[in-house]
Amino acid sequence: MDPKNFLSLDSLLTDRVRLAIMATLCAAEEPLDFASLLDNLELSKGNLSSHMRKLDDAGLVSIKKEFVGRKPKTTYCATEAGRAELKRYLDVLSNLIKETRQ
Amino acid sequence: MDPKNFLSLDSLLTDRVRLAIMATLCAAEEPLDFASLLDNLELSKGNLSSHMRKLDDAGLVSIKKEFVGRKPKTTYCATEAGRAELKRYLDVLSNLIKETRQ
DNA sequence: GTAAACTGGTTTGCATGACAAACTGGTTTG
DNA sequence: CAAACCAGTTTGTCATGCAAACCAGTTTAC
Repeated sequence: MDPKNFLSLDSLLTDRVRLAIMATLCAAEEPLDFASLLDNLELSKGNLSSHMRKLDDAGLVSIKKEFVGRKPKTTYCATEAGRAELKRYLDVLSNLIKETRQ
Repeated sequence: MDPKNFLSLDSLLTDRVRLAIMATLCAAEEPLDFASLLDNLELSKGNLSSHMRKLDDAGLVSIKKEFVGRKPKTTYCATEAGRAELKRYLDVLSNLIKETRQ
């Protein structure tokens, strides 16, 4: 693969924070809540919140909001589209790495 | 590797354009001039120019300026530090991919 | 010989986006 | 009931990517 093809790749996952979030969510196999993501990844709350919003808008994650006891709780889960997009992105990266390394 | 470690990675190469530039330069094994990079990667001149400046400031590429005939010519070459940085970056990515895929 | 188009870039200004600080809305603790 | 805390969201700021405009010169056309 030519680096040019890599450049033409348009994905939300080109941001490293979002890539890490999706990697974490997909690896987990179970939904993760805000607090878990927060301390797995050590982000600020605002930062995490806005990335999750973008991933949600793009359909890469689903968000469930509920109350546990009296407290609000938000849980995130990678959608099928999200898993597919992560795979696609990692495939492209793998190719770039392979070609670059030869 | 934990995605958190990936997040802590601080590199100029987290930008995909610069990653493509370094991949191209390192793959080439010979210095490339501005025009070559320009049409290998299909960037605008301004965009390429500013990325090259950053890579130069960081010591990842060296820049040679000369006149060929009557025309100015700028040639770029990956430095040892640049090659090392590309390797480091790709290693980290490989790890992330491996762990994420298992 | 001079105007127009091209080469080889650099500088600029703008728009997007990441990020943390500040805020909201509610709950638990003292 | 006030202070501290929890779970996020909204906001403002700052950085960065990017292309348009520019600069300095060269070649081509008339």
